[in-house]
Amino acid sequence: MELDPVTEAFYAFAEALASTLGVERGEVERLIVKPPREEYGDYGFPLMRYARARGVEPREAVERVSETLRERGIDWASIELAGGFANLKVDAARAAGRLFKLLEKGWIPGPPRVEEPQVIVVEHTSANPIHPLHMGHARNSALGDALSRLLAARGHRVNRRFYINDAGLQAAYAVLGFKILGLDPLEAAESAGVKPDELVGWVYASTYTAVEAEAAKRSGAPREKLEELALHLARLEEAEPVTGALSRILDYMASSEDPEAEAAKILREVEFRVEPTASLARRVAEAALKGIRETLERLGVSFDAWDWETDLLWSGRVARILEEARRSRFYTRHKGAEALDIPRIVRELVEPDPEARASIKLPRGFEVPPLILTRSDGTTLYTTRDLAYTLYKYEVTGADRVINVIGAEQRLPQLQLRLALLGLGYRREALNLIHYDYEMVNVPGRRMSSRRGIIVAVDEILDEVKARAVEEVRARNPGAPREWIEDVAERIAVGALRFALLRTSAPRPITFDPEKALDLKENSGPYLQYTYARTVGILSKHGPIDYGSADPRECAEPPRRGLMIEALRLPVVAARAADSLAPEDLAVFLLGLADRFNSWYQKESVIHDPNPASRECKAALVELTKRSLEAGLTLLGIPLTPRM
RNA sequence: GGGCCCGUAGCUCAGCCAGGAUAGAGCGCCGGCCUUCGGAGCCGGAGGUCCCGGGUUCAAAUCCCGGCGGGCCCGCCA
Repeated sequence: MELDPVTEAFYAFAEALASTLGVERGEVERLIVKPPREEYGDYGFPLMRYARARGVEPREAVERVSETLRERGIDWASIELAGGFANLKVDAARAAGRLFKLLEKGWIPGPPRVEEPQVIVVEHTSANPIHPLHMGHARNSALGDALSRLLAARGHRVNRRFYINDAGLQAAYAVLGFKILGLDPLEAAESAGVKPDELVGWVYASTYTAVEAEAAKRSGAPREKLEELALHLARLEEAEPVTGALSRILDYMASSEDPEAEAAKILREVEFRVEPTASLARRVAEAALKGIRETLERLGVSFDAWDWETDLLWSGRVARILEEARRSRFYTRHKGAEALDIPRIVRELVEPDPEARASIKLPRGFEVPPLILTRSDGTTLYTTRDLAYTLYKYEVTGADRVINVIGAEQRLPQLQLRLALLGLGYRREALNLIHYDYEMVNVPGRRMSSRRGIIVAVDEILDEVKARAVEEVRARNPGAPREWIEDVAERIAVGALRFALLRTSAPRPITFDPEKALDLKENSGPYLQYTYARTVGILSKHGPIDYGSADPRECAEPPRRGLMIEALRLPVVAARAADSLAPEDLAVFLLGLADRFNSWYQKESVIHDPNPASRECKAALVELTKRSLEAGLTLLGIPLTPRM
């Protein structure tokens, strides 16, 4: 990929510093910052930190770096020493000349490709196929998809996978419900006129709550507990998609010998593929998945593969890893159950291995508990199956790295998973497995509990934001066709949601206030979409840019220069966001770029400028901004619209 | 009880990992632009004990130790 002059200068600067100081290039690249004030330069490196330690005179280092740049033919950038920093300063006029040629050729900004591309699996979303996607999943999808896009743009071969957890206890409750009701999930959803994932979600919550209520009644639970459950059941009955469904489930539980054992029985039958339960389980998961896929499609999130947990069981892969575990020297019994001795793995394999210690962050003063492999009835646990799944992901893709986008609440099992892999001799797989964890999404005033059927659905939020966007778009485009308004409003809703979920770094919890998401103001996805639409509008009024008459020197004027340099930071920002798995860095950068463009545009007229030398130069800057925003937003999975 | 994560302006968040250049944005608030190359915009202003206390350092929002507050986890759930 061809580099713009600013990015080319950045990498040459980094390389020159690295060789001059004898520091690894990656380290230098990481430490280069945008100076706090524009006068200092366009990129700065804290030289004094190294100059002293390496015994290199700062002045001499700057001299050598400048020399290297000249040798490489980069005559549009210079280095200055100031405040202990080596600052790279781009000559805007010369850089603009080179930039115009690129723009004319149709060049699109983007992160430079890495020299050694990897095969990277990104497993994300992987929602239990028993209810619609909720806001937590939306964050997972937004992160997983943005990471995938960034890594792919960086030149890696990315494989996006959705893991269908259809063999767990939660899924068993949904299956149990459908078995009691004698309904085919998809047919029932269709005839009830509800989205299939909603129907499955209702059946799951009702069955789960009914079991709990019956068990509570029999065990003589306190009155408050019974009342609370009765309240939940009343609410579920009100939302009943199939008439009489709840009372049928309740009656069944009332006459069951042991309600709590019912789901366990289903679980067993699914795991060991006992018909007809196994087939019903598939149909339940497929129905839920149909709804989930629709939501994902709305969000613009796609996958390369959908992996069934039951396939891992039924193909014998889980049994195989279980056998390996049993033969392992770390095999043990924990409270009577089959387990892997994680504390011993830590002592024998992690502590003496510096690389493993660095890769696997162990909590201090806390012993990671043994990993239980099977229940006493012989069925496996989630992490046991995930062991098989992780190896499967490596095996079918030849992956160098596997990234699991999974909520922070699963840190402990994900840590156990990596340690277990290490114990079973899969060191490479363990050390290259990344748990990309993120905190929850809180919605004010709404407590979520999918077990009670109380969820804040992605569809619901999207519809809410879209309804508001429809009004806004209609008001601004009187007489526009209805379908066009709908389409634009949908893009705005998706953009608003995805941006809100990406701009905060993953380890911080998000409070998602639908009221504020509806407020399509600055610092939002729609603000970026609006700025993009603005560039498109200006350019279409201006017509084709005549690069021949544009004077590059006109781009050296302070406000124009700043905009140009800023827009040309995109490649480096995107590369860093990809390498450090931090899409929020790109999101924050795009806001700054939009601010800068809007601010500049307020001051200078583009199409009314009578002087072609400056007019075409300014039009080129609008074109550059448009392409940078387009590239950046696309990397984040935020849809664009030329008009809104 | 223990572990992990978070704590920066009234609110939402950058900066922290890899210590250094006057701590930054946006929202909200106050005052302007109101002759729209797209006002979902622009300009200006007020607003900060960087949770607290120690320590390391020439230099700490950033590193270390001890607290405080919030969230999550410590299940034969996931």
